[in-house]
Amino acid sequence: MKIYNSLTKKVEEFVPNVPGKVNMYTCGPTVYHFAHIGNLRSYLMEDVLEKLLRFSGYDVKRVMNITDVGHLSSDADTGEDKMLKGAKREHKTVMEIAKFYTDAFFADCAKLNIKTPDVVEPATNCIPEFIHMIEVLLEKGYAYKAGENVYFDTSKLDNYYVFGNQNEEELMVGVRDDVTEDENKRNKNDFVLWFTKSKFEDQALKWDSPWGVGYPGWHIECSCISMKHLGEYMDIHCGGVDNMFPHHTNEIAQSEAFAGHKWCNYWFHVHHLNDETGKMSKSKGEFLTVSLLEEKGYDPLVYRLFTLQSHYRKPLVFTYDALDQAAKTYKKLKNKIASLDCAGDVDEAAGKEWHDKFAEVVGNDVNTAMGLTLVYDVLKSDLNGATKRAVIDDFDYVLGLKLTEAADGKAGGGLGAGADSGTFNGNVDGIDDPDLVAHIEEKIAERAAAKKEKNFALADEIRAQLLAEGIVLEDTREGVKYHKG
RNA sequence: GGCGACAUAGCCAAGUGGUAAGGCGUGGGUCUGCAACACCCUGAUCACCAGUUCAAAUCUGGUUGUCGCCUCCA
Repeated sequence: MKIYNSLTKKVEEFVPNVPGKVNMYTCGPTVYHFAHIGNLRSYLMEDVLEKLLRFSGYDVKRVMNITDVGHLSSDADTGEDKMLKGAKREHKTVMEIAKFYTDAFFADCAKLNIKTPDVVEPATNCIPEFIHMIEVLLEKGYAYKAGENVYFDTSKLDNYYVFGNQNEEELMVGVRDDVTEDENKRNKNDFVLWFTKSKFEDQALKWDSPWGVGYPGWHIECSCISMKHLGEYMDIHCGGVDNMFPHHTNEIAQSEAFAGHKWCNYWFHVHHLNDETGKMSKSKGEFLTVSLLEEKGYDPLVYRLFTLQSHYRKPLVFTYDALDQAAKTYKKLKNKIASLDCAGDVDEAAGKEWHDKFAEVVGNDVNTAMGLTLVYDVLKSDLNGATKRAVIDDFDYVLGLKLTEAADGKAGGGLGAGADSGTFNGNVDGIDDPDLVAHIEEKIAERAAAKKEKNFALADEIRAQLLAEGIVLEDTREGVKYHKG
């Protein structure tokens, strides 16, 4: 398996520290607001990466943090904690906000068929770990106290700018005008490990520490949480490109200063989802959430397909037009798979061949677009229906598009209805109200009679009538099908 | 100003030295009372310039454009 490594800027053969095992870490959300679909693009691609590794036979352990404290809009005194801001906005406590948006985040992930990582750890659970790491950094001389805060001293590092050949003089500090510099810092890029200065009278989250009552900085969280669960050697660290600097850069600085050796071998960065004006953000333009897409009638998995058609290292421009295309593709693909004649036995040997092919092709730096093409290749191959279905089902473990499930099986959970809906009467849209079904069947019968008498006006009228009730009729070779409009 | 990514048909895109995959749409057709579905057919010399090579979308150098980061951001 090959993967692009931001550290070396090259596609490299992936070699884990321990053969067969992968330690993976993902920077989780700051739970002060809903995630928009741009945020979710990262989690989506990371989900594919994780599943692809498992698909390829690796034993994966994946950890994600939840940032529920310490994420400031700036390190300076004017910086405000995002969580506090969110709480203030909604007149709730910080913990209430954190719980609400954490749940909302995972609900969105579930809709997009994103697997929850093996370990999910809120930052507020790990205060002792943060304190310990900061103590060690102070002992080793990588940190200093100034003002009433503890800072990391970036000048103690030989190579701070690991992701680029920048030098400090050329960097412009405070490019954004709402950023002001903290005068306690010895170097421009030093960052806070622990705050004790009570910036905010109403700071709800604070803990005792050797340096006084306060709270942790943002970057220390990821270093500690990952080490807590994955140890001092990590294989893959994921995140959005915009976190390369300063967040990931600072994580590496702290972690390697603490551990005294290289920490993480591969850095996987997902590029942005843009709208037509540029980067999508929570503070500008339409706030696109999964729920909003649902309200507009899109299956969230259509968005998943949309992102899989592209490559994770390419900026992707979101437009409703493009999403409509994806919706059509999705519908047609599922129809095609649903109409497969699955009689016969699965050809296991062929299945294995396709499995390996998929692992190789998609394993080339997570080439999801090519993975999708393989689905079409399988469909066009001369395998029997049962094998095609089995192979696609196998691929779908990684793609996560529920390709072989009956279309739109929203309630398909575990309510105990029979399996195989949609194979006989063409009712594939989860219309499960028996009265409604009876009503529709009756109308279809009436219309069939009208058609037989060549009374097309009446037939069309019946169809229009059902359409007004939100039911679309389609005459197919297999009989009349209906679904929600 | 510094650093980085990207640039293939109307759109999404594959392609990592040997004469441009796939999907959506468009147009034409088959089917059909009509519509929808399905099926068949239909399109680009790869931002530009120069170089390396028998051979380049693929390598090198340069130019242009778009986007991102430079302490809110996935």
